[in-house]
Amino acid sequence: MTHPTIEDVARLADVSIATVSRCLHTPERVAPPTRERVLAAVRETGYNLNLAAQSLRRRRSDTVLVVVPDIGNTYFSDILGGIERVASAQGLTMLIGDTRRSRTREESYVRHLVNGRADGALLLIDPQAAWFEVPAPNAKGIRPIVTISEVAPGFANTAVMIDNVAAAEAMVSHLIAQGHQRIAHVTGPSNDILTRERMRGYRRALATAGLTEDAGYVIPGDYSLASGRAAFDRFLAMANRPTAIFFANDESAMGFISSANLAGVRVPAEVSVAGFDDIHFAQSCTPALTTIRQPRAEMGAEAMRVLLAIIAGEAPASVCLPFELIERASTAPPAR
Amino acid sequence: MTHPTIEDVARLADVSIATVSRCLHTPERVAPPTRERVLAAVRETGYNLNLAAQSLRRRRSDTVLVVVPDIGNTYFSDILGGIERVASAQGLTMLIGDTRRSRTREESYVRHLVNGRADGALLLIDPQAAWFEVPAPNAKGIRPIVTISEVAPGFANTAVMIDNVAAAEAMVSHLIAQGHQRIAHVTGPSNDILTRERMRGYRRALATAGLTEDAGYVIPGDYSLASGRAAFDRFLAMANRPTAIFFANDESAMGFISSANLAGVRVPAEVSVAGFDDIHFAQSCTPALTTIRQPRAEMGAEAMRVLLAIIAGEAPASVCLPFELIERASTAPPAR
DNA sequence: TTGTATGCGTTATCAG
DNA sequence: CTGATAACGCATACAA
Repeated sequence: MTHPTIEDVARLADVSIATVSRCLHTPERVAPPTRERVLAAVRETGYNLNLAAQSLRRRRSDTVLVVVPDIGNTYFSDILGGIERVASAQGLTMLIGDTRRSRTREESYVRHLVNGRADGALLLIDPQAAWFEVPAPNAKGIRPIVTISEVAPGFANTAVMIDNVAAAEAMVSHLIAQGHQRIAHVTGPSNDILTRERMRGYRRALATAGLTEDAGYVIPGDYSLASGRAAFDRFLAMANRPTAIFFANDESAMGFISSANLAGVRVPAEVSVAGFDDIHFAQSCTPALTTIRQPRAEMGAEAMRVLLAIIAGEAPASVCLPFELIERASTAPPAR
Repeated sequence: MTHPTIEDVARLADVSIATVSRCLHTPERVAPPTRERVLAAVRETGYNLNLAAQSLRRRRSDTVLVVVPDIGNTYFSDILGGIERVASAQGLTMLIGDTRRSRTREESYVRHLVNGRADGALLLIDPQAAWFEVPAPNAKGIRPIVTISEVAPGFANTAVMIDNVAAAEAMVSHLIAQGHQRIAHVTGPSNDILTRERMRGYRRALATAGLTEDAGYVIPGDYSLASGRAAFDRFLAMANRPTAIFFANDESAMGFISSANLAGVRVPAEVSVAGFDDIHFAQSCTPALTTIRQPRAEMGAEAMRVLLAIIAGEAPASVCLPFELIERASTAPPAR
């Protein structure tokens, strides 16, 4: 038999389908002898629950939708790991949507949620589609959404994140404390929320220290290795070079360092470099990268917990996780 | 209304549910005026198809299950990107299972397949669970499985991969051609198929060149940065140091290079280093890493295509994709 | 403790 | 071109 159903099992065990169902879900409510018989029939037929039918009947899918902008990016996949951990511990499966930064594709995932394919969603993107255009978020019947890291202010009612402004400020303040006076910043892509927050932190640190932001010291980037390399070219061409550069993420910082090494510009002797994220390879570049560690797996896990809580009926609440400044070899007091 | 069904739409448009369904799937078979009316009703009610019901009725889920050992690993997530691309182009969604190398968790994903949650599976793991214990693979009603890269011989009937033996052999032969005579190899984890294949390629290249494998030149590793670092310590302690080392993957090679840089051992002047995979950061380490490029995204995409073909009724067939030797700065002829 | 019967929301068959 | 209606496989309220 290709696809035994609950009925086949019932027939074989000579019970009703109700009893079979009970054996599977509430075995304690069925008499041991019957139970044995049913279980044997299950084994013999090779029966498997049809999840579509179950989902239809139960009106829930035991699935969580996770939407990422780029699954190939280790920053996101680390978060996914954390999500998966707690999701699977709760018997939920994770449905991943990769938008590749296209709004159209994002919209197709909105449908998944609303189509009942998932019981809730975790967003690792800055929402462009109409995720929240639902009456009374988290009201009865509405599937809850939690955003991670990329929070458009006032958009998400529930989010888990770190304080990006404070983290950037901490890093730049640290550089200042080391004695740096001329500190540049390579940003993320211009439409990114995190870009804005980290830049704000950078400026706040400068302001607090009474430093002025030199012209040309805010260099546009896009988080990529290539943009870090481009930043190095800008750096080389500068008349009044900064003694330290704070990058909006590790990857671009690593691109810069790679170019610097190639060109014989010594880091940190000639220029200190700081990143943001503490990705896996930040520890293995030469010199090892000073950066801000985001607890990515924990952010994913926590977001999943929050989502579960909301599904269970609790009130939505945002949570802010601590970051950590990791000092490695790429930063040092400026030469004088 | 929290959850309008097809019936609500039908009532509003004053047609039967059959007509509504037709409007959604075969609009050309319904008279334009009726169609307009129905579509308007759909918009007004905010109707969304219930995928569980559809899946139950159609007996397919339009979902593909992808099983990975570690979603946080960029090697795998790059493949996922390729899969996602063609899957979504075909209207399939991707359900990701992360086994974290636990057999128990792997088994739970087998159930997904067999439970009808997915129409087929793509395996990025070396299968431990009973994936293939199904009568007549790919027979009618059996959900097809395609493995990527990690093929246990005789296990998979369908796989997409590169020729790991040939690739490893090519790399080691290249080192030999550069003039290296003493070449070590840092392996992957011992139970890994790829470990065995790459080691075989290493040995074959040595044999072809008439070189003997020096004692202690096969150093056990596990693909991690840490194991690369450990390999560096082994290297330092050697009386008769190799002039080149071929690593079973990039990450461990990068761990070695990182330690070497720290210790002041110059790469490639004192020792050439070659990796395998060409991960994203292989280009940005110092020196940039010579390696074998696997077309990861393309492997994922191709596997998805193969799976689709099988689902469509074609005969299963394995495909072997080309690799490429990428020469960068971490290898050079030995000093003499 | 077990069985009966209904409905979950769709699709598809078959008449009209 | 449109409408009834019968499954799809399961869970559960209600009866026995």
